[in-house]
Amino acid sequence: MAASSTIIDTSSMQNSSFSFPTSSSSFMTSSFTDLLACDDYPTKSKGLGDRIAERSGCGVPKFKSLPPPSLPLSPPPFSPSSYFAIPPGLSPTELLDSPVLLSASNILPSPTTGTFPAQAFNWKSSTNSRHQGVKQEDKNYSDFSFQPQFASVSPSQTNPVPLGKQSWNYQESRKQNDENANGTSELQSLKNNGQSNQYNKQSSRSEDGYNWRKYGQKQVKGSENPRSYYKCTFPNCPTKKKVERCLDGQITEIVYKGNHNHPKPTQSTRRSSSLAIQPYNTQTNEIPDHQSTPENSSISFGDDDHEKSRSRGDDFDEEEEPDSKEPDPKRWKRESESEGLSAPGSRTVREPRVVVQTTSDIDILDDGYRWRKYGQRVVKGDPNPRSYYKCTSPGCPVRKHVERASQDIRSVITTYEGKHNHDVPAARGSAINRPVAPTITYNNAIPIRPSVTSQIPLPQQSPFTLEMLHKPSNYNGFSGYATSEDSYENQLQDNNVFSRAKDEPRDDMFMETLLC
DNA sequence: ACGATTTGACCGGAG
DNA sequence: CCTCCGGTCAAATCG
Repeated sequence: MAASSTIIDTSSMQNSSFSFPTSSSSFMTSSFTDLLACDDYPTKSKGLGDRIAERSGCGVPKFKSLPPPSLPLSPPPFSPSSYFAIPPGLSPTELLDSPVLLSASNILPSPTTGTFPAQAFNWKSSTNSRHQGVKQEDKNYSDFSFQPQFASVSPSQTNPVPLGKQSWNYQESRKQNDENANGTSELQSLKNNGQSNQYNKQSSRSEDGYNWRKYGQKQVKGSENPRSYYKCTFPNCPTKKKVERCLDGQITEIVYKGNHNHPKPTQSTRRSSSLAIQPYNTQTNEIPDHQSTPENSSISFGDDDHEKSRSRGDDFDEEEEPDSKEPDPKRWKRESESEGLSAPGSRTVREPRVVVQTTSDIDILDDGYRWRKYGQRVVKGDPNPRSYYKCTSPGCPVRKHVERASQDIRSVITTYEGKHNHDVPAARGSAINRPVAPTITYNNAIPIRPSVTSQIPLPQQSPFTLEMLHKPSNYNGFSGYATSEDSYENQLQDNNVFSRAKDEPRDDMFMETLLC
């Protein structure tokens, strides 16, 4: 996994927008929400989720995305330095001086969403160098925020996915309402926003932009929630996901396995124009300039021919699953939990995947909503700091916190609490509103009720170290891009304690409840 | 008629 | 070797 994955600090994303000076420097984004938008989400409740579940009777929706282990690159030992790559055209020095931290791979389509980086890329270091008891490395990657985005997303588009597929995704997800029961309201809202129905004909595509076929469902022990199994319908694509949902239809957890070996299907009914044609050279990792442009974000990958020509399914399958035909069921879980930590020799050679994986991480992190960080702290039992965010929409009670997955240091777990009482905000990067590269990419609304947990694999490789970015001096340098909220956030982090948001008197209470 | 979903049976790794 | 259980298969069913 070449990528640089990181924990995306949504608040920072939102507030601090940073764009690369060069047009090609746009980085995209994709979304955590995208994932959420997927039809399914698993249900394992853990930690807070468990507590919530206990209280509510319904498992707290969690969104766990474990983007596939399919990265070919051999993951170096867990090191911060391996998490980031310097984006093309950007020197390490620049990175240090700016809030940008990227990997060429970031420009590639997201593994899970298939979205391409757009123009802007936001990131912010939310790290608190003062965290005690936290390993430096852990801090580095866990605190680092990275937020790519699509530059030209229309205001009406709430989904951060690449242009042209956003509305589609929502439409689709609605179609699969049975899977996304919990996303009904948001989806409806989107629909009301005037999203066209032009994509209705496409079936089985979930909000994550990919088409999935359900191939099984079963009741897993220890959970009342049924688990559904899905496979990407793209030929030879090894990607699978499993989703758990409450009895009432609320998705409680979703776990992805495997990387898509193809671009995300375009939402456009017109197959063709595609970026798919040459998204990137997987062998060289070259990234076409056009891909990083907003215009390209609308490019579709639907062309079958392209898909076929591009399809590396076999290769991926083989790498991913020795027994390509059908991965070991149990392996799925094992890989999810440890993938990336060990680098199978067979995976050390394929860089292309790395790219994909990287974007995927981003996807998962971006849920499409706007968040303000209001606290951070190290929770007992977990050396990694947990970031707490609150939805910035007035009156919206939704909060979330992000923490590193204990079972996979490369992953982060985002737990949501509450239900958004509003639609997913329009993509910030909307070209209309912001000629300049947008800072944030919004994904589909998360129809989550209680909470959603997402586990995102952290980047395994990169020429860059987060540590560099974490240095106060570096961070300050970035501050120039940051907004007032960012400053606030910084303050919170500096204090390494939960701070109450200026306008959020209840945060303390919330935190107390959460932490006690 | 066709594609997607459902669902009970089966497979196979783990203990 | 047996049992458990997660994951997958595939026929039946649905839309």
